[in-house]
Amino acid sequence: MDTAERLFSEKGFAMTSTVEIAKLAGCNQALVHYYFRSKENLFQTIFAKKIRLVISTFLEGNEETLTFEEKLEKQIIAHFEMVRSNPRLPFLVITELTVNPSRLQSIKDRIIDLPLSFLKQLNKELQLEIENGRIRSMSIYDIALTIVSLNAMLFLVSPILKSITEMSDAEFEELVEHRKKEHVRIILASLKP
Amino acid sequence: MDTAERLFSEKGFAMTSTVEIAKLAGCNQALVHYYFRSKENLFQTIFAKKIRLVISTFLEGNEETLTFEEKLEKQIIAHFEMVRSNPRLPFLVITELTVNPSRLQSIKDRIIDLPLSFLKQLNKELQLEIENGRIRSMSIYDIALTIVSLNAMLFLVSPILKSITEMSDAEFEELVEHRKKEHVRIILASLKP
DNA sequence: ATTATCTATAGATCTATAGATAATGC
DNA sequence: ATTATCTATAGATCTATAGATAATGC
Repeated sequence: MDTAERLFSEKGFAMTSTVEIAKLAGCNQALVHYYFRSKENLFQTIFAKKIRLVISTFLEGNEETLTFEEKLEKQIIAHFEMVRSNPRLPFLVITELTVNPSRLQSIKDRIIDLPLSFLKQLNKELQLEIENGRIRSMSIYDIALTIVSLNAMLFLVSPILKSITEMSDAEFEELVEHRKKEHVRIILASLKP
Repeated sequence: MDTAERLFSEKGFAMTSTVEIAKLAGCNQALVHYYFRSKENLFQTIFAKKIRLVISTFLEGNEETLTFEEKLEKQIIAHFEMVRSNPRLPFLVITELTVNPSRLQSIKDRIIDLPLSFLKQLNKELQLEIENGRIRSMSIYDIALTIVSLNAMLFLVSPILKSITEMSDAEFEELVEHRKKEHVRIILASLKP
């Protein structure tokens, strides 16, 4: 499963063969089918696990004593760190859900409710801030889209970025740290009325 | 070529077969190879054309009478509209350059100089603004990454977004218009010292 | 005469399964 | 007795090419 996850994430579903998975996992190609019945089933298993991981990191850490902006900053950083420790995840999600939208259906039905009600709750708090004139008029969905865009895209383009700039791993880590602060800054600044 | 471009953009290189391209283009599969020698060559031809398009839109429109912020706003909108009229382009670029980094090499050698020197020129203007205290300390590469992240990601997630929210095309167009203004707002707000 | 299009097919995958053999657990 | 692993292979692609035939341009 680890090997499959890596290969699917690196090269996508279609470009990865069960032959290759088996070879890198150090076993026979038939074994992959013995445990997972089909390549599609193996993929779905890995994918569902990953999606659950994404959702869970999004939901934790709701100390009530924090202001809206403090909460938001925590969420931005939590999401950033989640993507950082799963840097191939955005690629996997985007490519496979775009190419095969039917995969979305099974996820949608079961998993989407939780984060959606969480966003609704956050949106209530946001609208209160707006009424009190502390934040300009906007929706929590705008903020969520901005967070995901900035965080996910950094790791989506990172292979290309590394290749173009020929930066070292240390330099890339520095960039990542810098962008983390930058993303928080950008989003918090965008709230001002 | 139009058919191939559409299929490659929708399903990626690996998931698209020359059989399918031929069928949808209304010709024989052998013809695809008669004109393009190989599937890889067909892909590269399409890809190079697309990359040239991206670069060209980025470079035009440099009226000297504008302030830095006005120029920036123009660039954000120009990039946004380019992606909007090529909504599958981010997907194509990300997937194919990530999966097959060797493709990047040929582009890198020839095409990257132009936009890079353009960014350097813009960066000079930016540093002047920073020295005068009108903008907080930052690099043009930060701004460029933010612009590309916001604009490209909107269209990268749009198939998923449409499917989850079940919004109509008209509603999606409304969202796109809204986000365009939002992206300009977010980036300009992030400049403030 | 050259260019475009077709049919047919070689050769290389790739997924999935059948069936034999080895390893493990009770 | 059950579970894990292997070899071998069927059947379905898919890319690329060879070679025949049709269409076009001079």
